[in-house]
Formats: sequence, C-alpha cells, structure tokens
Amino acid sequence: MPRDVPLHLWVVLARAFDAVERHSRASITRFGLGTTEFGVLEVLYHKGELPVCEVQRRILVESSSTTYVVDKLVKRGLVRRRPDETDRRSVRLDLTPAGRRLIQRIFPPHAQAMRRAVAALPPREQAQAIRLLRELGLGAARRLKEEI
Amino acid sequence: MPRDVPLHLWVVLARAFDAVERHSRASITRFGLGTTEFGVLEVLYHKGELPVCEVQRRILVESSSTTYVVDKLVKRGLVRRRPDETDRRSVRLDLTPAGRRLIQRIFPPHAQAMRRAVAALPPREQAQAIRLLRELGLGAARRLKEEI
DNA sequence: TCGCATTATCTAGAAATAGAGATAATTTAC
DNA sequence: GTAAATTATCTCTATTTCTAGATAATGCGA
Repeated sequence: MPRDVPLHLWVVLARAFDAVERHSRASITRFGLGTTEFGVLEVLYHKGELPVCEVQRRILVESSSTTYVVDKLVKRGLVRRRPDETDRRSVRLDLTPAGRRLIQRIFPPHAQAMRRAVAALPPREQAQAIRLLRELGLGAARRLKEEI
Repeated sequence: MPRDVPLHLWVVLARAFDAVERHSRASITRFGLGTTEFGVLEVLYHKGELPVCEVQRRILVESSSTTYVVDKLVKRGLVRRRPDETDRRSVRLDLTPAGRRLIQRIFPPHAQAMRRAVAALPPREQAQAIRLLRELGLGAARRLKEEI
C-alpha cells in the first residue's frame, strides 16, 4: 500500500506508457518505420502541410531529432520540404504521393493494433482516463513553462 | 471532438507521460545523473540487493541498456556486482556506501519535484488515475505476452 | 527605427537505447 | 536422466535522441 499517492501515480503512468508504447513500437516496426518517422507521416496525413515546428510539437522530440527524422523521410521520398513564403525562417513539410500512399495503407492496421493495446480498459473508463490524463498532462506542461 | 476514444487515449497518455517525464529528467539532471541511472539507484535503495533482471524489469529498458547503465554506476563506485550463490547465471546488484549516501541525499528533493509535477490533479483524481492506469498498463502488458 | 529578445531550423558531437545474438546456467518435459 | 526450451547476462553494433550552439529571420519595445 503506497502512501505517497503522487509518486505512485508517476510510477503507474510510466508503466502504462511503456506497455502501450511497446504495442505501438511493435506495430510500427512491421512496416519498416521508426515510431517518430511514423509520427511525422501520421500528423501530415491528418493535418496536411505543416511547418517543422508544428510537427515537432506533436511528435514530442527535440528539434534536432525532428531534423534527423525528416531527413530520413525526405531521402526515402515520403516527405518533402518547402520554404514558407511568409516566414522565411520556417520550412513547411508535406507528404509526397508515395508518402501518402504508404500512410494510407499502414495507418488503419496500426490504429487497430492500438485499439487492441488499450482495450483492457472498458470504453467508459477509457473516457474517464482521457479526462484525467489530459488534465495531468496540461498541468505538468504548464508548470514546466512556468518553472523555466 | 475525436470519435475514436482508444486512439485518443493513446495520444493523451503519451502527452501526459512526456510532460511529467520532462519534470523527472530536469530534476534528475540537477544531480548529474541520467534517468535510468537514477532508476537503478532508487530501486536498490528501496528494495535492497536485487538481481540485474529484477532491476531491469523496474527501470523499463532492454537488458543491454541495463548492462550499460550498471557499468557506469559501478565505475563511479555507486553500485557493486556480486555473483549469486544459488543461481550462477544471476548477478546481484547492491548500493555501495557512497551510492547509498548519494541516493539518500537526492531522493527526497526529486520526490518533491515529482509531487509538484503531478499536483495539477487533485488527490482524489490522482487516486482514480492510478486505478485506471494500473488496469490499462497491466492489460497492455498481458496482451503483449499473449501476442508473442 | 534600432537594438534585443524570441523563434525556426539545422549542425556537430556525445550519450542513451535498442537489436541480434553469444554464452552459460537452469528448468521443463519426456 | 537427458534433450530441448527458457532464463540471465553480456558483447558488439547500429540507431535514435539529446545537448549545445550556430545561423538567420521575425517581433517587440524604447
């Protein structure tokens, strides 16, 4: 019986993330991609063309890692870079036709794998978990910004 | 409004973990340690001498990474390896006096930082989140084993 | 308007992590 | 009791990720 509830929350959060993330990793590996490569394709697929910094915020890695992953995708002909007309610091990213075909093909089976990964929790409790995790995540992110 | 609740759960889980983990990383960096190094010290501090495989299960990295981290801690004189008498495959790990002094000193302020990191969620909802994340994590881990 | 802080991206190099597989010991099934 | 499967650890190598900082463009306040 752990008396320190906040610390216990951190432990079970890390364990739950690890277990679910292993499903994600295993699913994505099937398609010959890394998880952040998949993340880039997926966000461009669902949101359309975006600047690098927007993609970075969504795939949760540092900017230099984003450059690294995008480089690989560009070399494989799945993503292209395009200069931003209005902000010349910015580089916009978009799927190539080949990239679009790939993510269209692999997203559905991956989504299915992730649905199975979290299916131990009944739908009603999934919704509850979403609400709590959202609040937890936003709160922690807010504190990070404040404490810099 | 995302209609696909399971996928949304995976997204908020990843975001919450990322935000809280950044607090953890920042806190641990203060003390000149990496997060998995800290994890090894912490588990040995709270559980006492353990075989490498037990430590590995708790710090959530692969076996080769565990060897790498333990090597570093041994070189710094914070942890020692000892052969297991009864199972000669096994290597047991324990804190050295210096390791114990270090973790005794740095664990309390780190724990405090982690309490602040999750404090956006009121205690009652923290307990609720623990229950849900436990079930989610255990379920996902079970499915991983089954699907091998 | 000018200077300063901020933002966006990238580079270089170091560190962390994973993957495949070797070795050796133990356990299991027959 | 023995062969096969499993478990524990480690090695070697490749990949991923981060840190620090450079560069350049933008926004902001005096």
